[in-house]
This record gives sequence, C-alpha cells and structure tokens, in this order.
Amino acid sequence: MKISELASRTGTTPKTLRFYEDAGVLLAPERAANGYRAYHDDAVTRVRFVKAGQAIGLTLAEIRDLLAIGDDGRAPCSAATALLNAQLADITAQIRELRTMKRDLTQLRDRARDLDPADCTPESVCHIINPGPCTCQEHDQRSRVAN
Amino acid sequence: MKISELASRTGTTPKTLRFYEDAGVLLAPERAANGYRAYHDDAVTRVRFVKAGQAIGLTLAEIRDLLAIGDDGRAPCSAATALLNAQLADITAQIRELRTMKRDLTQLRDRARDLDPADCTPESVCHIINPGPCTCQEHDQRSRVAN
DNA sequence: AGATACCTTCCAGTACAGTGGAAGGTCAAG
DNA sequence: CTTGACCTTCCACTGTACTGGAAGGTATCT
Repeated sequence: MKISELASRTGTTPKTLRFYEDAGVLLAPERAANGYRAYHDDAVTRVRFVKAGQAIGLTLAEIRDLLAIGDDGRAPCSAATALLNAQLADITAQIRELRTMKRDLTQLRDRARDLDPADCTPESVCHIINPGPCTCQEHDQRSRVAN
Repeated sequence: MKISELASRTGTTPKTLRFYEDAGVLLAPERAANGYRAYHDDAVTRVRFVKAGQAIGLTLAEIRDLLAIGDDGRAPCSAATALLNAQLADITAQIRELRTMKRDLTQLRDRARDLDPADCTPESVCHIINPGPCTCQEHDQRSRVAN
C-alpha cells in the first residue's frame, strides 16, 4: 500500500506519516522500485496504536519507546502499565490544576459583576484580573490571586 | 531599580523580564547613563499583573493586549470580562476532555489488571493500550487487522 | 505529448514561554 | 589592576506535533 492509502485508512496524512517515520514511531517501510514507500497491512495497526496512545495523552516519544520494546520481541506490558499509571497521575494533577484555575476564574468573574468600571484605577493595572490594592481588603501575600 | 532587583522582587529572572519586554508585556524602561534598565516601582505591579494573568491561563499575547488597553488610558474592564469568560469556557472544555481521558485511562488500567502477560500478542501492538482483536470481546467496525 | 495526481527529499515555519550562551561593557571591592 | 558580579545585545535552542512549500521524479489518463 502506498503512503496516501495508509493515510486515508488511518485518518491521517502522508505528511504526518513521513513525520512519524522520522520520529521513530513508524518503521521505515520497504520501497517499491520507483522509490515509493510500500507499506504492509500491519502498518495500519501500528498507526492505530499510535493514535490510541495519543488519545490517552502519550507523547510520540513514549509511544516510540513502547513500540521499540515490542519491536525487540519483548512484551511491553510492564512498560505500558507503568506509562498508564504515570499518565493517570499526570492527568489527575492537570485536572486538579485546571479546577483551581476555574474556581479562581469564577470568583474573579463574580467579583467583576459587582464592580463599577468607575472604580477602575490602574493601581493594579486591572482590578478585575488582578484584585490588588483597590476596592477590596488587602494585605500583600500572594495568597490572593491564587486563591 | 535595576533588572535583577525587579526580578527578585517579582520572583522571576532578568532573562525573562527582557523577554517580556520583547513580547510587549513590559514597557521599555528608562535607561541609566550606563545603559542599564532603570525601572520604576510600578513595574513591580505590572509584572505581578502579568503573573496574575498567567495564573488564570492567559497567554502573554492576551495579557499584552489587556495592558495595551490600560496603557491607552482606557479601562480594560470589558476586555477583561470577555477574556475571563472565554477563559472559563476554555478551561471547562479542557477539564471535560481530560476527564474523558482519565476515564479511558482508568478503564484501560483496570482491564490490564485482568490480563495475563502471556496473552500478549503483537496483534494490536499492545493490548493494554490498544485493546484490539485480542483476548477480549471486540468488534472493530473497520475490518480488523488484516496482517 | 501534456495534464494531473501522485511520490520523493529537504528546509523552514507554526505556537508558546522561555532558557543558554557568547561577546562585550560597567562597577565596586580588594 | 584584577576579580567577580552585574549589565547589554544577539542568536540559537528547547519541546511538541505537525504543516507548508519548493524542486524534482513517476504513473496514469487523454
């Protein structure tokens, strides 16, 4: 199969597939007499695996390492499990961080509703986003913006 | 105040402050006779504002635009509110996406517990991450692995 | 023969927020 | 007078996953 067929079979592009080869996630395929890449059917599986990995947030480097283990004939089970757990911890941390952000953002927005633009002074540049020494109570420990 | 003082007062580095100036979030300060940057005290406020913006996930470009409005003498209130709402929507979407990922990851991990490494076959490269047509029930509407 | 739709390689650029380092100027202390 | 700690500019690089485009070869259709 030529590169554009592999691309359409896997929902990607020839450009991306060549990039994956460079990145080491796809093995260099055989070449036809004319120099065109000639993929086996199992390349489809491999590309799908790459996409499955990406879908759970793995980087191409992580996917490449996992694939390299399989290519060596070893079962990537323990590496995969480790990655899964690391990824889970990572995602969980990211969610926590985003939730904190969201809470802050919501607080800021709710506070902005109660503010009169007339109160705007450039003391804190913009007291909507940076509730500094303006309308509200203040004491300068950076615990405020982040809270 | 010289650049390293501003840096230590705001918990950043001279390098970053020069970068911020290039990026347009910090105004070019006056220069001392020797060419050194000479910052006013309000630069501290400005840098803190930048950090407050970053803490809620704004990009330097967004922060820069907000600051430019303030620098023009206009109150950035409406722009700030709009950004806040956009940001809120964005973060919410990101959280949703991460939660989906987390659910998938958890499922994968739980399934991996029940798998025997002996079942590993390279059919799906790694059935932990890419539960393909292997040990388990599966049906993959697109023809499965023709390799 | 020409058009077109592929294919090849290689180089460069995107977004983001910095960081590293070289080459050189300045300043205070010893 | 030298040392060391600053400061200046400028250029390049980091990581991530591509994307764009140029220059050229190939295959197929008309």
